[in-house]
Amino acid sequence: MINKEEIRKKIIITAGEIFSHYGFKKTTMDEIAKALKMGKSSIYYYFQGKEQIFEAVVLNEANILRNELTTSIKSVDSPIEKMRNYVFVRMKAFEKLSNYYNAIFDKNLDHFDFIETIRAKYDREELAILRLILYHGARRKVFNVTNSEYTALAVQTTLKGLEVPLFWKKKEVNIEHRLNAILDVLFNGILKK
Amino acid sequence: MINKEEIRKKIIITAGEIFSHYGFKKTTMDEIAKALKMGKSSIYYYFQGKEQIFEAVVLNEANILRNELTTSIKSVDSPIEKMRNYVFVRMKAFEKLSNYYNAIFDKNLDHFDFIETIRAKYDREELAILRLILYHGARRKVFNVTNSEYTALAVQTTLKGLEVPLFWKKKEVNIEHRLNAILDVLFNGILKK
DNA sequence: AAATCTTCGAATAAATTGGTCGACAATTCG
DNA sequence: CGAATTGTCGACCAATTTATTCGAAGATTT
Repeated sequence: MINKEEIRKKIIITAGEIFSHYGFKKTTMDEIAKALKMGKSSIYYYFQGKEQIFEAVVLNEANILRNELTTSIKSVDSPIEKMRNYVFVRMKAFEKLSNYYNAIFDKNLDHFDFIETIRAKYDREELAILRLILYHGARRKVFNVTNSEYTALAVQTTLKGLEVPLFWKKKEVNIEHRLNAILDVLFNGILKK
Repeated sequence: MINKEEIRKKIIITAGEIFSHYGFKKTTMDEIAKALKMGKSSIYYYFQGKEQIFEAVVLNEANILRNELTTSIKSVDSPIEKMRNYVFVRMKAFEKLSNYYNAIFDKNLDHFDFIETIRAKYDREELAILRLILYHGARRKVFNVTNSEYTALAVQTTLKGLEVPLFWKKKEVNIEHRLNAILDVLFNGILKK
């Protein structure tokens, strides 16, 4: 029991890289095992199955995003307008990725419906897209989008669901609550706590 | 018989995009068909099989690369040193991608051995890598690598096989011959004419 | 040296996949 | 028109792939 948790972490990282490239379905246990230089069966000592690994990966990624949001928001103690701008960027990224989703699956959803759809279907393929979103969103700074890429309307739509929990609340609501409000909008129903 | 060749082209393009992301093995006919909004069986009206599509894709990509090389080399009618530099960049890209290959398959080949290996094995997985190389090489300008990414030694090695056909020949050898010499080194044995 | 933790090869049941075939729709041609 | 040709596709299949299991055997700890 020297490093069981270490190895679990390693599996999460390695599998995460493969998942993020190939998606859930196209990623095989053989592949993960090979990347880990580990017998395939051994993985089952650390995780119940492929789905559990994937879940751990998504959860891990969500936590990273959560932390980044936390520290980042905390570092902005300036007027609320700044924070609003900050969230703009985040939400724009989400919108971009929902467009990506729409293109792939030939849908036409704004990104809130999009998230809702994923939650409802809970389909593996689409979870893979979610994984992609989280990965790109948290790690690869897809965030940095120029304003010209988005119309004013798109930005409005973007804020539609977010303004309520974030900006309509009283000022004395502390930063943690605001953060949770954002995260609730972003992840509500998708990720287990 | 309005547009049979058109559709073939479309299949090549679409399949190419999928192949370049997922590789040969992970790309399914269903997927290609779906991307084309076409019945899977219909594809077999245009191509004998998956392998033939892949071949057409690689060939198509190679032709693009070939053309780009042709026009690009032709446009440089300046001293030979310039052309040498030009080829540097190309070959560095190849080296980069063979490193990529080494990392994936846990090998340790320079990029000439690497190309030779692919030719020898003619394995589908590895052909997919080749596809990736051609795609990135020709279309996505992976070419633009900074000098710092490569040691002087690497550059030397890079030129190892190329100098002979390209620079040791007499000056009066025309541009077409030089181009073919490069292409022979790059693709010798891999691609059918 | 017993008990527990960890690894893995072999086996398997279920799912996926490339490809086929015949029916049928669309187009061309006489 | 109508028949020949061209093009599309759903249903099906054999072969392969894949996630998962299991028991045996290495390690490590007690």
